[in-house]
Amino acid sequence: MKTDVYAKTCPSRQVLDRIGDAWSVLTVAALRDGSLRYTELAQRIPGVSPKMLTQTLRGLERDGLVTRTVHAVVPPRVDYALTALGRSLLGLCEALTDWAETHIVDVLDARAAYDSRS
Amino acid sequence: MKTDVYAKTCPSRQVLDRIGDAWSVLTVAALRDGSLRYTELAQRIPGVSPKMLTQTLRGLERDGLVTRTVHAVVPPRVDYALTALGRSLLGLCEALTDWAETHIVDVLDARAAYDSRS
DNA sequence: CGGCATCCCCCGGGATACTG
DNA sequence: CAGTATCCCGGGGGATGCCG
Repeated sequence: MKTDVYAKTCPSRQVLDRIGDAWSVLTVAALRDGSLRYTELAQRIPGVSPKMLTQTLRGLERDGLVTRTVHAVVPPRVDYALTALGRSLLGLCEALTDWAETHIVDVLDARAAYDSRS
Repeated sequence: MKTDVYAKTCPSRQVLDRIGDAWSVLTVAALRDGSLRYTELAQRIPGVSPKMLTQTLRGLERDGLVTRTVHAVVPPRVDYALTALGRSLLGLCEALTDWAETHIVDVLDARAAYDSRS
């Protein structure tokens, strides 16, 4: 049972598959201040490979979270920007990072305590 | 460069590793109404294997999000419950599911449009 | 009941090289 | 510049079996 029926029908699960992807979140966060080109995105998301960046952008585009605008010029220019839907998700991403900044210390403390205990 | 320095030092990334895990979110959500036993959790999270449930619970315990209480009785009884930290994360999980329920239709529409186009 | 250990398979995703 | 194509490896995670 690799693809559980319940998991697929659960809306939260659908979103988790998107939100859960770190690259997606980082990409959405990178577009918070406006549209960016492919290369600009690559620079703002350290560690991402071209493959994953493209793959992530396609997924976000497919889900209606970002727009992909191709300019017919040489050299080629492609701009990526958040849609209204993407911006609503951006709020969640910020809530996530807020929680992180607020509680990461507690988590790290808990980890240290747990590791030293066992 | 398998373990990128920037990624590891970024707090949001630390949290994403936890939040990003679907099993973690589902587990936290399952504990929203109070403590549950191992088997009860397994029942409330369809599709999760014993291995992943244990692994997830250990991770959540290590991060100080859940408590693990062993009762010295036969048959053995182990209760899991959210900590204060875990409950603060629960708020985020609910925000996630709220977003999901609100916008999943838009996402599915966008997907259908994208797929029929290409 | 509540695990841990082991085996094993699959694929996510990094590295590299090439193209319109 | 903005990708695609190919190769390849590590580990995530399911299935199974054994313990306290």
